[in-house]
Amino acid sequence: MVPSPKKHAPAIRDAEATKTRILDAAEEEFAKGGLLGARTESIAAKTGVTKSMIFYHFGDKEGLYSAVLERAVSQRVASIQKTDIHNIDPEIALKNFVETFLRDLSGNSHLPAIFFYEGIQNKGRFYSQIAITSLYTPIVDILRRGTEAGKFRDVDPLHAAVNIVGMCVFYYCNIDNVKHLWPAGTNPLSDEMKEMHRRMAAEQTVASVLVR
Amino acid sequence: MVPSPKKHAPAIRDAEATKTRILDAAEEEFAKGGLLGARTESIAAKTGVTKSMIFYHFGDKEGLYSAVLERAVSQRVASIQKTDIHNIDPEIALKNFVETFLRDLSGNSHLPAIFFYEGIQNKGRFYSQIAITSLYTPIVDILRRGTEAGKFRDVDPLHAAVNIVGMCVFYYCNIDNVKHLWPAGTNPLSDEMKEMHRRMAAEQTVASVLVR
DNA sequence: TTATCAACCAACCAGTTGGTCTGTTAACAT
DNA sequence: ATGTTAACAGACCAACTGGTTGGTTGATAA
Repeated sequence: MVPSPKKHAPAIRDAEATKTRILDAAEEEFAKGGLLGARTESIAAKTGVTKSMIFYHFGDKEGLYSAVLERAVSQRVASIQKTDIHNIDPEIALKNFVETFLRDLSGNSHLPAIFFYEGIQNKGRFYSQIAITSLYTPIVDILRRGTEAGKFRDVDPLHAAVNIVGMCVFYYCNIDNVKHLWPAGTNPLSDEMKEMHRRMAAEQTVASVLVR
Repeated sequence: MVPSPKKHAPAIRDAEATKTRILDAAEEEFAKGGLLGARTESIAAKTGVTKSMIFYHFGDKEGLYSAVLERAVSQRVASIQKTDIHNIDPEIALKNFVETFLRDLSGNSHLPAIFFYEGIQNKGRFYSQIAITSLYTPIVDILRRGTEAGKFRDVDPLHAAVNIVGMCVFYYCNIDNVKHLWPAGTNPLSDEMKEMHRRMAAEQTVASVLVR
């Protein structure tokens, strides 16, 4: 194939690098206020380039927003595809899925808020129907397998999947609501707390559907 | 310059009724966009009175927002106080709590979104520390009782409580995200679906902490 | 009847915000 | 070198939004 002219981060004018920096800043901003609450000026301020660059590279605010959403969804899909959830015991599969999920969130805790905002502010019109269902069907499949194998109770797999996701992400969506439950000075996003939450969520998730 | 005399709809003058109507409209609007995303004009439009009335009765946007939050919290607190969760079997108590909680949400599904917004947009500065913890401590207490009685596993009661609330409210916060999981035409807020969710959430909640 | 005031409205204002326009310069091909 | 173009900056604008002002009117008391 044609050898692409590779440029090595000249740092001064690098469209791809600039776009990535804008995307990163936008992700943070959209996670805080959604499409409605985010300020293009504020996003630009975090990147070091001017506001004009947002419109130059992404057209308009919604274009940037769509790009952020798309990247977020594909990151999740990629992680799911790498997770070992097939052809193994459903209980192990469910545990694997949840723990991988929460380890991902531990590294980027913006995603739950972004998805929440998209649903409640925009009624989900900015991502395709396929995108959102693809985030749930793996769990649904595991639950179906487990029920059929007699290892899980006869739960409704759709409702159960939604509830499980809720149990996993609520902590990250409501940090400032629930932080006062712990002693003052506790950092809810410290490694210890995140690990504790991951352990609890995984344990409760499995227990919530397992036969007794 | 004298403005021309105007005639308008024969409005009945009832300050309390007007305030309530503004509060109701505001609750809906704040649930959709939070303090940041809500538009005073939009709130006014829903009430039938002009925008000025918001500022006349509530001072400013934040005053109205505080009033909405306060009403929401006290509604929840009142409902919790009426729920039978003391001096009975912890498993029954937990089931009672969750089912009452979800029956309340079934009647007013705005609350989870409002609380979410308050946490993520305002870092919870608009309600007192007491207010928010009072919504969680009942569950925490039930979990502690159950663990001590040997009926529940040795779960961390704080994390478990947060996860349980998450499992209960996620559905209502993400209707437009998860609705595509069900066949087209399914109404996620129909009585049947809400009842199904309530049954599943209550069952999973109890199972998530019960000894096996 | 009439005086008073709380409850209301329409018009307006100033600050904010998404988006545009014009110009500039780094990078690269020739 | 030099022309071309993609990648930027900065000034500007029109629309929107929270909030104000001045005027109007229904209810209530005397």
